[in-house]
Amino acid sequence: MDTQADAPRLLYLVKQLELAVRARLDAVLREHRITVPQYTALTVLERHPEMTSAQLARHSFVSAQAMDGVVRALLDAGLIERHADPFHARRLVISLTPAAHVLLAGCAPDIDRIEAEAFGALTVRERADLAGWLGDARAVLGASGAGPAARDDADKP
Amino acid sequence: MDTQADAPRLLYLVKQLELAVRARLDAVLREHRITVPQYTALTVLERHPEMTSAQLARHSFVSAQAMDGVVRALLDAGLIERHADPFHARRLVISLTPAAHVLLAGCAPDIDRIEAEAFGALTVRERADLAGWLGDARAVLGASGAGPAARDDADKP
DNA sequence: CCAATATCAGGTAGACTGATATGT
DNA sequence: CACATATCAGTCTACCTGATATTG
Repeated sequence: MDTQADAPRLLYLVKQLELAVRARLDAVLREHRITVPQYTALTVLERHPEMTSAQLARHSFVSAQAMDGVVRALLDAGLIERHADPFHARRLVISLTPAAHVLLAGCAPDIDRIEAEAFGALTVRERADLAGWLGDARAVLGASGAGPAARDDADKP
Repeated sequence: MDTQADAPRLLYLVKQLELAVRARLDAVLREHRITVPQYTALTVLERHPEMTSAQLARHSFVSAQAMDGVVRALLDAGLIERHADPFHARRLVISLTPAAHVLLAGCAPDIDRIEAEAFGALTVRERADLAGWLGDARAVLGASGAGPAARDDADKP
């Protein structure tokens, strides 16, 4: 009797899906000795090579210090390497190591299985629509939105 | 030149959107003196009243201990109350306080603004499709999937 | 005795602000 | 000197596992 009574917000649904995805990802990635934020950083670097830690931080909307912790863990695990930008000594450009590519390839089947489970009922067209909407939403929120350091400090004179 | 070269996984897009949403939510909710997990728990309780902490934990795919921390914070903040289930003394049923309803109402405009920004370009029909797919994905992952305690302990005899 | 609930204790990861050093 | 980058330090929240009491 309460069908379509009041629809939940889309943001609520996004959050709820993320909770489920995170739990699944967490369980799978634990076997590969890596955390979700660490894996996420690797996938970003895979799609956007040659980023610095600061760029990675902005891309993920977290502080430079927060990303530094993730980067350090990946460095210690031998999954990334850094080399100074010859044109800008202060920049330490990150690249994935062969071990990271091996790990990503090893995770792929597990990730694909979760994705198939989550969106297997959708048609190719529907998946394309979904991908477009999700990508657009992330782009618009990232464009006008702000990270943690974007405080206009209107309360601290 | 790289248009549609290789499409990112849907799970990647979900994660990326969540990063952006979390940053926005975090900024907004900080002004209301509440964290994202705490707010999420309140919205779940708003839609599903009379839950216990353990039920809330399963609903969010986290351990009972993790949810206990969130519940305790909400209790200390006076946003929830607990009373023993008369039929089951061990169960402490949670209910939102008037303060919580005030807070949720106060947050609503900010949340709506973020949602409008993220999905404002979509038609009513598209939003309904999106909501359906997100909800279905969360349902299927939650059904067969498992929380943190669902380890078949095949490695610890 | 077993299952579920609530909680205590300890540990780790990731996030924040603040402060610093360095290089453009 | 302003600005971006990297990083040190401290703190907080949110997770986890393990261990306990209590109740059905």
